[in-house]
Amino acid sequence: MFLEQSGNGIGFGEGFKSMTINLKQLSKLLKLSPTTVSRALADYPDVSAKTRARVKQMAIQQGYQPNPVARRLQKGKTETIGIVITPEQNYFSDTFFIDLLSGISNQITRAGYELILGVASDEEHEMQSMRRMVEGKRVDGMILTLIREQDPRVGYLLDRDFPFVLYGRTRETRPYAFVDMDGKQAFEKACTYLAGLGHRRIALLNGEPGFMFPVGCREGYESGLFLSGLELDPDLIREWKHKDPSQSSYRWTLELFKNDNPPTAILFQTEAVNGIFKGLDELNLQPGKDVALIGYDDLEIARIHRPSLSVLRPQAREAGQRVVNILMEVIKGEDPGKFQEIHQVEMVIRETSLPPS
Amino acid sequence: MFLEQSGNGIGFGEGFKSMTINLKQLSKLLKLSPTTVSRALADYPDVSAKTRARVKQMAIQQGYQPNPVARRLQKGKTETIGIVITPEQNYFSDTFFIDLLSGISNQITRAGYELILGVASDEEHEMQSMRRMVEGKRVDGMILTLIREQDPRVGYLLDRDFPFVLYGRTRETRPYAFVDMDGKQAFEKACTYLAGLGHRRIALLNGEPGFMFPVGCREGYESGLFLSGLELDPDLIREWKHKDPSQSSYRWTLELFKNDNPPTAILFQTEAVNGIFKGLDELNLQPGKDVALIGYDDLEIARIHRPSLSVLRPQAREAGQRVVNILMEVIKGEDPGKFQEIHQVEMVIRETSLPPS
DNA sequence: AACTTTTCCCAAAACGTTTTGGAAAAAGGA
DNA sequence: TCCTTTTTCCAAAACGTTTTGGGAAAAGTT
Repeated sequence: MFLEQSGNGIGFGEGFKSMTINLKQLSKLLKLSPTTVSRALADYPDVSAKTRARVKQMAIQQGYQPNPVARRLQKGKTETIGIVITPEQNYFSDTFFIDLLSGISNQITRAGYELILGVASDEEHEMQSMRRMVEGKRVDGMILTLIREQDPRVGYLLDRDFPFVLYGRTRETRPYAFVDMDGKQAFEKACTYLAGLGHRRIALLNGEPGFMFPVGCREGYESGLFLSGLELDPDLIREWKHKDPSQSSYRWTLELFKNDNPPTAILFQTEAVNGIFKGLDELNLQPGKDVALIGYDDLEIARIHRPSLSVLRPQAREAGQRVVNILMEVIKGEDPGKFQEIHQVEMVIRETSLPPS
Repeated sequence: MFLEQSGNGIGFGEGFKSMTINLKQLSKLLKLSPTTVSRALADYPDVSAKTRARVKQMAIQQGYQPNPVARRLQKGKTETIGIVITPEQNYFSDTFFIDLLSGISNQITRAGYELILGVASDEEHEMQSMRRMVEGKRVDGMILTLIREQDPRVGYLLDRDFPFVLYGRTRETRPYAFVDMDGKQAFEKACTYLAGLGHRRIALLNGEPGFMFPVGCREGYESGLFLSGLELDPDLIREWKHKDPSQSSYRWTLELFKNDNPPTAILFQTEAVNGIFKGLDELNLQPGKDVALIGYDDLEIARIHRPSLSVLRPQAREAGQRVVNILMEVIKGEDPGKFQEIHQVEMVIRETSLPPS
């Protein structure tokens, strides 16, 4: 018994394409209209339970998957989210950024969407890459990371009312959606903890200005000092360079200890830890023993180093998932101002946060 | 003077969508058919130079960009390339992987294509994510990285004749396209260089088996020893663990020096350098002075460490660009077997490659 | 002038879905 | 039995391009 194949039937030897079946072919196989098959698969109530079951079974058997491009055209959506990263982002080195991305990617896939990635070499290309996505109708929404204090991307997207969510925050008065880590609370917690151990000279080796994340860290540091009744000493605050985290933090570490009254503890982003270790080593100071250390971000080096590094640990994966869930709501038309989440950061006490010796 | 707006003309106050113009509207503005406009923009010869110019000017003025989704449907292409990464990939930490990705992304953009990214937590999800892209008709081609010796992804794609390019190689007899770094030649070069300085006991701290890249490193190491007239001593070969590069390399470093006749030089992947430094420090051996070191990959730590680390430096960005160019050819229908590139790796001599003391 | 060729344009079809707006058949109500 | 409601299906339109297959006008050729 032969099955007659129409012109666009399932041919032979046409390579990859021949393995795929489309809606028309499937409906022909079922002796139903494409309409009904489409509606059956989408669980519309106006198709009987019996045919719905029959359709679904056949769809599975034939390995039918609706062509996403055709669906997007009809639906007027790209079902796609964009993100642009820059090499600078490697200050997220190690597991942190990949965890964030992992949460983002998984949630996007779960929604049946796609994540498209741009890699920009600098700030200008970053904007350019985003504009291509937005103005080229290539995405329904954008995710922004590594936010600057003055971030032109945010204004651009707000101006054209395009859906987006920030991982982080910026200085912008109009409402927008974001997920951020509570860097302030984290550094406050770490600072009061160290003060509680008896430390009186606590230094801050912060990320460089321009980006938003060091702002919260500094606020938390100052608030922590205040809560512990400690004076703020500007000599104990230094900023490492983005382009060169290890080298700059190494130099600033040496600098910090030229002080007549040097610190007994340092707060910093874990990114800068190599430079700090190097500096302390050169000064013959033992990390954890002579100087207490707490880093922000639980990178691999923090766990494997001896002594292991006490850290503040943001939950990157969860944050990534939230970013996507929120973006989906914003795309649906929800008010972005409703979605402003600040996530708590856990403190992990390991071996470098002892009382002063 | 008013411009009459048809039903699908450019409306007001409809949010983002209103800022965009489509082919039909543009053709109406020009008093031409959509056909002619489309062909004018695509530089078909059957439209006069004069109207072509007129169309192009108006297109620019109106900021017209063809809707990519509609074009993809008509062309039967997704204009999209897929890549799936895993957290394990952070062994590429630092600049290396982002450089590769940067080369890939830029070249894809230049071709007017899109890069879609999947992040998989393990080997199973990696396959799953790729199948979604391939069988779901979401991409025209795949890029594979972090290749294993036996890599099911390659067989899968070959079986269904789906276009792909590897960054790396695998054990597979059927022809396929790849771009790989000449790890063998690199390690051979480093090994003979050290031997030329007088080193007679050269150790190899290699990546763990299963992945393909340590294979070439080992071959180059053995070949380098042979060319230098040195005996291969299995006691001088160790393998660090992927999941835990620093910790495992730290332990193996200590192990290497329990030898009656310890090494005076070590070859390794720079990824493992932290563990090695830690181990040498514990043994009171000075890197570069007591033990010569050459790492594979020029990570930031290699440049900033004092003494700075001599390295083998692969050109990641260029490789990424080549991967994309080749993939485009394969998508066009070219024979993948024609595209098998092995790129040379540069050796950068810094401070850790001195003669034995 | 009559024919052929070239130039320039366009209507219609196609890509593979989903949505719209019914319509036929079955079931329910009097 | 006749009318109304519900159930179940489907033809046609639409999404925004590009490609197909001409066709009319202009330019050459004899």
